[in-house]
Amino acid sequence: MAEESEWQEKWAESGIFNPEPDQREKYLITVPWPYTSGPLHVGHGRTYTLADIVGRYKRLRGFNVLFPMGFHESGTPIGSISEKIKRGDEKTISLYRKYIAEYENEENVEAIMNSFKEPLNVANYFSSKITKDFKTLGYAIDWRRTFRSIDPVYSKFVQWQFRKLGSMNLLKQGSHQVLYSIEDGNAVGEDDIEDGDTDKVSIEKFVMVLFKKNDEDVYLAAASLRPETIFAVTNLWINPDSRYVRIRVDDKIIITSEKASQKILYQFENSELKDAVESDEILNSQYTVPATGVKVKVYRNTRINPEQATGVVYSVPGHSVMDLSYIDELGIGLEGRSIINLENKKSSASEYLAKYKDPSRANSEMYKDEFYSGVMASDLPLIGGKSVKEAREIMQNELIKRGFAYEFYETSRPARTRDGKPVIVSIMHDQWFINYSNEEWKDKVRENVSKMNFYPEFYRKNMFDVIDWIEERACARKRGLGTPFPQDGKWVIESLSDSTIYPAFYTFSHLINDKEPENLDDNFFDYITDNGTEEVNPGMKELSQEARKEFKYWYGVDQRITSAPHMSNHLVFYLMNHMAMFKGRYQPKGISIIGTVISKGAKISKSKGNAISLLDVVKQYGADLFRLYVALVAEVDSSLDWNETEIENVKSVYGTIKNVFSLILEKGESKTDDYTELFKIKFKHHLKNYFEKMDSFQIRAGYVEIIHETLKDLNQLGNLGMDTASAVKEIWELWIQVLSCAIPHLSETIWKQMGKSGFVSISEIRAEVISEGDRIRVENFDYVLSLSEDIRAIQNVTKIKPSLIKITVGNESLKEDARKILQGDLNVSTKSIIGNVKKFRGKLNLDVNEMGAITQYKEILEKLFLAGVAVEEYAGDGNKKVPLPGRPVIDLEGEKIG
RNA sequence: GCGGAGGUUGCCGAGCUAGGUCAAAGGCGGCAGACUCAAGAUCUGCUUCCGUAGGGGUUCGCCGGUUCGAAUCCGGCCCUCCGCACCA
Repeated sequence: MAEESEWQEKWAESGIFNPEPDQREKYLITVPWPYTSGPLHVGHGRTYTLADIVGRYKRLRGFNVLFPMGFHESGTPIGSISEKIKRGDEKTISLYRKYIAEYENEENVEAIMNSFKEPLNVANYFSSKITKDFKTLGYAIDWRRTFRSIDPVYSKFVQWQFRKLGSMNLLKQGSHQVLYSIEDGNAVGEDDIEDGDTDKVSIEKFVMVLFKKNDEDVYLAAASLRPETIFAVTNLWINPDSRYVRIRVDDKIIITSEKASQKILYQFENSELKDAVESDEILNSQYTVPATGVKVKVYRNTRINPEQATGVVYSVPGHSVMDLSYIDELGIGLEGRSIINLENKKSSASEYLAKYKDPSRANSEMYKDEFYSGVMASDLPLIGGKSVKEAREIMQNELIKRGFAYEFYETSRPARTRDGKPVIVSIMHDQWFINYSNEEWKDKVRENVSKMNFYPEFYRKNMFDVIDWIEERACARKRGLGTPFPQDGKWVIESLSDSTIYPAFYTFSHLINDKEPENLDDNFFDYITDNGTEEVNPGMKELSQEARKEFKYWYGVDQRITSAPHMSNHLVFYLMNHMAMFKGRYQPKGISIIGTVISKGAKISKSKGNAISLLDVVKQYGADLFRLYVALVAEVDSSLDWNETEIENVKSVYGTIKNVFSLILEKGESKTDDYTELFKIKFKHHLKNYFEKMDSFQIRAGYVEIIHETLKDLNQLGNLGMDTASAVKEIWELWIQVLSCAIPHLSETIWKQMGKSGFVSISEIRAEVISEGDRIRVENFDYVLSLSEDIRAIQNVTKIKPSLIKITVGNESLKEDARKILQGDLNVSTKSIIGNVKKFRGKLNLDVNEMGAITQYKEILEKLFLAGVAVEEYAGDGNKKVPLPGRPVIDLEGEKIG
């Protein structure tokens, strides 16, 4: 697209998208900065393109618009990509070979791949390529202000932020459970886990209950999700084929499977592995059920998975179909006891087994039913009569309080890292958190949320819910790229937490990007963000003042355009941190949530391999076409289906626009008649609607109005044999201005060809006024068109090809009568119309001057039906049908056909 | 389960926050006609059923309710999608 890149170069050279503070009202629009682990796909393209369209629209309407962009490079994924490439992981290498090939000639691919063994090279490579992609799409971005989340100057800003959060007592340290790979020696995220993106692994809380061995101070540790069933334990299970060990936890010796011991050691700070224990030794003793004192035996059960939880299970045949079926299978002959009621009846595992046949299915149905609607038997101590939900909580706390149990965490499913290492739950004992549960803080944010703009509106409610729900949030990790945690150098600031108030940095980044990070102390940032201090390093004085001026002018993000998954993480941090850092000033003003992009009806996901490269699309179709597709095909809050048929349609719309303009370039001369005037008025009307729709963020509706409706009018004009080129000539300037937000490249070309100087991209649009006279003209025209539909309907039913269409319109007295009837006054001169007026009350038109309208646009009807048109006013002769206001009598004279 | 969104005529998708002008926009697909040697593209008309005059019948997930009147309001039910945390 040579023409497109030419304009992109001209925009860059002229610096028209690099705004400075001035007298105009400002508009700051931001999007989430992309994570630079690979090329962008069409989903990114949609969000960023919509932001660009909105930015350009605001500029057109006279705002001083800033649209900045940066790159997110902190976090763990880039590091693990490098790690995998270094290790020779084939899946990753082939994926990245494909990515690189999108940008490079074949012979360069290997060298670049090789450089990816260093994480920074991955980040640098993709951030520079994505920058190019954005330029290729024609985005009006101020590139002077770009920065990356791992830039040293930005790190200074983040550290300032965290020192301030610390001084406000919003940080705390505590223990925290994470998914962890022992072999890798670090925490693992969704991306590190095999199938982690499709089959999510979560952390489940178990209770590890200690059953005291009869003759020793040793405990068998059985983990359960259902501590409330402790009163119905009949026995314990171990797997005789597996090895068991003794572990010291605090001052107790507990027994678990050897496979489980690692989990214990990683979850309990004060723990150590002692020695192996023979299963016979376990089986020979009796054990005491805590809280009840009942003695139970341990049985062999090869179905018990030694890797699951502790490898020891307590058996509750009354409430676990699995336990019941094991007991039957092994012929142990223990009776289950029911201690939970469902609908005032004892819940029974054997009934569930009978109903569902499959024990595992029956078990989960029973679990669900009991959890949501079960009530504990009334004779139980402590939890009698309570709901299962409550009882579970109470029992867990009680058992732990009395030293009979520990909390224990397990993965929701067996999980491995992508290279096959086991994933367990580990506890970090000194994890740093941002304490978002502070109610005072939340209240201030809630207040701002109630004032902000949300599109779609229901996300406001959604955000209130998220604010209610958010508690402590881990904000530091021990690996990955990022800013060192200022309070504790062992940690790196977690990558979502380092990207909360970063849009503020755009306001002055171009002034400090090349400065020595050491000079950017806390005073500096406090000063420029207008945060209370007036003291700055004397050497930085001038710079600080300038930066402060930019911040004060620009800040307060007017619109953040992003996607729904950010609601419960990034966006809530974004709002909370802005409130904490800027004392209620410079707060975000608007959030718009863009729907997802799907492909041929299916969700796009990395694992399916159906991600569509944005670069490929732009190479194939060009920037304007992609932009028009985004604007026109789906409303911003619904999902956008990327498919070839639709883009062909958009292509033809684009072609039509192009043709219309090449036509007026050739021969459009300004001349005005009734019809060009009418077209102009209609266009003004579309323009007004376009403004309204764009202002309420209905981008598609806005462009449908200004493109499809205008083309429709034009088409209509053409069908009536009118000179369309002259009509367009009347409105072309306004039209190209609004089109330029969606298709800026073509628009610039046309702007220039039409002899305009400067760029349409930075032009301002003048508002057009629609007068009363204009309104009546359009009304008359629409009336005649609707009349033509009635004529067509009659023609279809009667099969008469008319040579003469006789129209009899109602007179003043009929109109007066109709008005009276509609008001309920039946005392009128022509009583015969009462029935029809009531019947057709929705279809009458009392305002239009029918005779005038038909006379004015008579030739339209003549052209449409190739017939003569005669119009007369109703004379009052009782024999004929009587017209109603807006519903004249139509008689067709002519040949019957068909 | 909790929270959110949604179920519209062959398909996609408006409308439903202010109930009547909604048989319900627009696009796609289908049919017919014009143009063409022909196809394609383009244009015109039709595309729920009935009807020799602009009309009538039956429709907007299902069942009820409010109302003179409901796709639109209320209640219940069924189904689909999304989020439920330390991950970008």
